[in-house]
Amino acid sequence: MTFRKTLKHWYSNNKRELPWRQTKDPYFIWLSEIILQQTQVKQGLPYYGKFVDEFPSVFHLAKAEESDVLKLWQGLGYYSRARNLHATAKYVVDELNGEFPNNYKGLLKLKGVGDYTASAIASICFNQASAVVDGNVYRVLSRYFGIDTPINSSKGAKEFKQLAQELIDTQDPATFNQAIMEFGATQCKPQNPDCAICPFNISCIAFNNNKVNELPVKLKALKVKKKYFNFLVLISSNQKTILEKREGQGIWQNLYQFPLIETDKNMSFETFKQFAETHDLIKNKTFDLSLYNQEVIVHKLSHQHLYTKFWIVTIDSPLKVGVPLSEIREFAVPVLIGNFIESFNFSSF
DNA sequence: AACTCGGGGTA
DNA sequence: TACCCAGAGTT
Repeated sequence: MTFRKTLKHWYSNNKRELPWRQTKDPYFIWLSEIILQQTQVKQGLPYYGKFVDEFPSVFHLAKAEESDVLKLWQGLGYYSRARNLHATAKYVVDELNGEFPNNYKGLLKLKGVGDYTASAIASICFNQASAVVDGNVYRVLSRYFGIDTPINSSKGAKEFKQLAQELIDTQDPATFNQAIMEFGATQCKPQNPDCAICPFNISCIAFNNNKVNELPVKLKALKVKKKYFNFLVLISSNQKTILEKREGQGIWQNLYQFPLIETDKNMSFETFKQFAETHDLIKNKTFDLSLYNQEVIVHKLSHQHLYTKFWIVTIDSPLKVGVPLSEIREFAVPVLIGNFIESFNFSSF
């Protein structure tokens, strides 16, 4: 049996029922694909439901404020996806009359849509035979064909894309693309794939050479940087605090946080107190300082570890500007901040 | 080609 | 710990 046929047969017997498999509407397929970039189905599923409910069409999404889109995206990570999602919705409505491009080349022009996502939408919605190559496809192909080219190299990207393109079922590219990803996600898993019951185990090169655990090959990443984050949680006599929008480059763009003092090493109570006395928001005011978390909180991102302290600064005077403590949950914040807000008892002030 | 961008899950 | 996830954009 051919690779194509075996795969198709496996898929018809093993595919999961997922909400975005009930439609070929490019809006819903696009939405699901953006959510699922570098995100497991289990994690993305509830977000897909929230977005479909809140924004049932591209017109609804285009009309929204970016802050509301980010709030709904809160916790999912890679927030540029949310910003690009919103920008693309506006573009599709304003420039394309609400109609998504109906081919790979046109889709590729959309912000946040790269080779993978353009291929996924083109095949699923428009029956175009453009092969998807995601993490699942790299794993399946590298094992089945015994290819040890690093998947995160430009050579590897080209090689695997070409191979997938040769294999794709041109009569039913939508099913082929989804099947190979589903197979990688639930059967040909990164760890402990159940090769004993795999329909490909007779011809799989990795299995027959006992190299399943060595493939795919991936060049190792650089080591993570350490950063020391000190958040200034101000609480005024009129129950307000300060939240700032993160602007410019870097993580968490356009999300909110407490005023941040970043240092190159751990900050002691005394050092922070001296610092606070000269801080624009506090100086010349009577304040009381306490450290919320006695143990430093380590928040781990892909390329950084954030060693975090939340400093509670209560001041006797009222604050004119700022956010009422009762409204603090309306802002889109990173998980690090969100966890603090959920655990800190603001209502006691 | 190298870097950056999150957060959750698994072994 | 280390690695992975229905990758994309920037430099």
